[in-house]
Amino acid sequence: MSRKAGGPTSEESSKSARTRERILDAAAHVLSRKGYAGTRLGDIADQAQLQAPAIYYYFGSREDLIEEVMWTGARRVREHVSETLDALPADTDPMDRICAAIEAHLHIELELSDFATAVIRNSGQIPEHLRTRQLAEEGEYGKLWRTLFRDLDNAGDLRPGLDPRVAHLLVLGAINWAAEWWNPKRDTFDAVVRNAQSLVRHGLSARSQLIEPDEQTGSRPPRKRTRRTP
Amino acid sequence: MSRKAGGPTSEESSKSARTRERILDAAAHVLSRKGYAGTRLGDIADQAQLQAPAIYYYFGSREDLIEEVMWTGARRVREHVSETLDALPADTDPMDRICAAIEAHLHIELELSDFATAVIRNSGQIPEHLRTRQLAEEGEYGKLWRTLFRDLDNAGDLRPGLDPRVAHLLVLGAINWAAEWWNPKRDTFDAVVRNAQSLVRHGLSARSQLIEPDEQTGSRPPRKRTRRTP
DNA sequence: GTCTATATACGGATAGAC
DNA sequence: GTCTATCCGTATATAGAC
Repeated sequence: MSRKAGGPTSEESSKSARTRERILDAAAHVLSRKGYAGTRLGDIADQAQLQAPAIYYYFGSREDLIEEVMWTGARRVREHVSETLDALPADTDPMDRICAAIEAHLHIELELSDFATAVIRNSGQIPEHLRTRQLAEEGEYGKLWRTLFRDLDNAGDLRPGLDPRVAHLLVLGAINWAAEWWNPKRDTFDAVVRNAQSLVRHGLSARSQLIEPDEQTGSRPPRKRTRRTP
Repeated sequence: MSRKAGGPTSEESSKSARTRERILDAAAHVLSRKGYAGTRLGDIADQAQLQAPAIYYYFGSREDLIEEVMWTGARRVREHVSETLDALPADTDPMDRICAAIEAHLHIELELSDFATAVIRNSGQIPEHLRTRQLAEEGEYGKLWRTLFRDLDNAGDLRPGLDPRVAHLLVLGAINWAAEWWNPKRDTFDAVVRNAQSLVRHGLSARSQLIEPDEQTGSRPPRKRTRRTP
């Protein structure tokens, strides 16, 4: 709505640019915890260790600041996952690429960035006019995932009966939701990644056929399973 | 924080009780779309077709009203899924019970209730003191799912390598997140249910082994993989 | 660049008429 | 039971000192 403030916008790291970063980080932190309407400039200022009016030297308005958090969050997720995929050997098979994307997405979501969780938790509540740049990023990110699933399908390894679009949204949901429950004191990050990959790999693959036990062959002892230690 | 207003609280459907329901429904509607901090009594009043101060005849405060929405949402989800499971034949196998729970959860989340989405979207942003009753309900609901997974495990049908707790949270995430993207104009409700059930069934089952293609047996035509378009 | 002081708007809550 | 009028706390944003 309002115009950019006169403050520096470039990406060099002058003192001024670093203060701007501090404010942006603080805004992502507060936004991810309090939600859009609950995000107060006062809380952001506390987190960034300055007074609220100082924010206006760097951002034109509260809305401008929040808009930039959402866009930055969407962009960083896409870039991180995209770069991870680009770094894979050229002959990596489609399912392994999907598993790599799952790990990369979880990594930036759970370990790297308040920006990612700010986006995940607030996309549904933020006014449309603040989401233009974010939506463009998410469109690109959606393309990336559609390509991963299309490649799996083209390789003949997407199980018949699964719709690529719906399946991709369910998978993304499973990992996005991890931000709501993951507690590093209960589960290691690696445990979450391994479970998600295992679930998805077997859930999607056309090679994952359910073996009918037909008659009780008795070949499998009914195990009493002990708790896994991660 | 504040006490209940003197208004009727029982579940009979006098005119008064129905007005109270209308306000509660309106609050769930607004809460699920605007978020906790963004939920205005004025918006709730508009939705319920009365003026804001009238709300205070039925609820002691904005917080009391929101607390009841969250509790009601959590309770309805648990009751709906629980009743669905109870109605299954006693010999239904564990995986089929999980699939039935998935359908029931999706059903109340996507088709029946703003209360469910209000809970899903706001649990992370609402102050703790408004969540006591909701958390108790969710504890019970968690037990229900843990039982489903434990039964699957005890039947020897939870694939080794999956942690029952993590797997159950990933599954619940996949279906909770559907509220963020499902559009009845794009996908039928049944399509979402079928994809989710298929993904989970193959993703969890110990009987779902990946068949290694080792050598190209020629049984599957090697479909051409198209290059990604940026 | 960052602060204190303050103008202005908005939303929850209450008083009291009907 | 539901309304109109209003009080009051809080939040964004601006003015202007340093």
